[in-house]
Amino acid sequence: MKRLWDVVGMPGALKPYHIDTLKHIALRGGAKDFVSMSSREFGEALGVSQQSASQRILELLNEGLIQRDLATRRQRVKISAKGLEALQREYADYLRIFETRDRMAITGKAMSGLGEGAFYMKQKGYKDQFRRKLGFEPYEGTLNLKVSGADLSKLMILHGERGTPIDGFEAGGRTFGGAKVFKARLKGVDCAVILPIRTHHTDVLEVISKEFLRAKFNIVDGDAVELHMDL
Amino acid sequence: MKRLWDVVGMPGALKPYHIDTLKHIALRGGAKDFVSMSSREFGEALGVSQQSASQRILELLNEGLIQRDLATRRQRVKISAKGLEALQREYADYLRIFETRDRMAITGKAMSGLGEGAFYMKQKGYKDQFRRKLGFEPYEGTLNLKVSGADLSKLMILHGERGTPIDGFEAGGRTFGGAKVFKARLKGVDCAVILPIRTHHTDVLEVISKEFLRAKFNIVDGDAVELHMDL
DNA sequence: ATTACTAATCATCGAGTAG
DNA sequence: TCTACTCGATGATTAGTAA
Repeated sequence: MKRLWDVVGMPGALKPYHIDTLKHIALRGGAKDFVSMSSREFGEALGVSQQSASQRILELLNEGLIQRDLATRRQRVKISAKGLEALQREYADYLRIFETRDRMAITGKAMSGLGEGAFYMKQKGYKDQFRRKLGFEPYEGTLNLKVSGADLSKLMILHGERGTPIDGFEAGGRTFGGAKVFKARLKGVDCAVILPIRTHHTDVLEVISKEFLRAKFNIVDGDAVELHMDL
Repeated sequence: MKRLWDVVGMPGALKPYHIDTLKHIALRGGAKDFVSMSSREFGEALGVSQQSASQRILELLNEGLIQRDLATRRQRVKISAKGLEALQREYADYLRIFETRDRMAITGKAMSGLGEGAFYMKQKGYKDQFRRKLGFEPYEGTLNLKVSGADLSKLMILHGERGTPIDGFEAGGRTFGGAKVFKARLKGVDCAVILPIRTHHTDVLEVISKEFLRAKFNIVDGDAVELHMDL
């Protein structure tokens, strides 16, 4: 009989011991660079045999969670982007457990979008809901913040929170998906973060406000902007 | 053949899937209160069957990591002090991975010790090392800070860091154990945190400084004090 | 010294089912 | 319904060993 793990597939939900292995690699610095680790020594750190450590490395490789350099005698291992993402998800869980606050600060770098934000903001189906649920009608356009580093985990917390739901709708023959918003403040100005429900992995935060934030604060691409959100 | 896990014993180092189970309980609020969870529903959240979820609950119970109230139909579960400690250790690992800074702020409440601090500070074997390695000779007495909440994890990071080693020695027929110190600042004043190597679990931080900090800043028991440490 | 294969062992899992 | 038992199947770990 197949296990639920296999059946469900659970994208990104690795087995606990894989996460644990990944974590130990990260603790040795494997999140940033290749770190040299023999399977024996690594096994000791993990509390398993040399053979198991070797096997786990192979499994992580197959899952694409790490890269390996086996040119020299001692293998050198580095956590891949996918692996780092898995660790950040895990970290986000612990943040939710221990840093339970109703507010959260997150920092991102301003960046130009492709104008899709403005397109969506123009839709009546969204505008009405924003007015009703946020108490303001947003400026037509969004401020995109690119989040990186440890703050990515905070973004993942957001994905796990309920927020204020924005219903999807149909208009002009196409479907507009649901989303959730979180009230926030940017330099004291009321605004909101909007997250699509069908959440493709992204490291970009879309901020809406009734004011044209870029102009008001003279924000140019690359500027670091701090956002204070309500959960 | 016994597994390394069993042989080593690894106090507090639980199997990864136990930690994972504990984490899911915490995410449901089980860190603070009893939370009601059927084994079926919990199994779904974990990605395992009802039977496995039930079994895991039993295992956590046997390990003393959770408490359970089985009076009603649906069991109610709460994470024990031991379980919470395990989770905090895990959280501390992720903090070390993602919050890699060379400085760290930690907040504790001032509390009275039993005067042992002063006794140790009087020992020449320690005093000489402090003068040499910290650049100051400490005031005879320590400021004890009781750490709680999320900051406990930061304390665990300290335990994992190397710091500046202080060697143990013998004097007057008894043994004085080794320790490690971290340079720090308390309201701008240079000081240091001292951690015994043979580290009994504790939530108290001992701060030494060349000045009498309590008097200088008029610190009374219960005051919250913020400390900035170098790692 | 490495890494990793194979075979045997053991832990974990889910199905069936009892209480 | 619920929790939790037994047990056969599956998965993970180890020792031995090859390369």
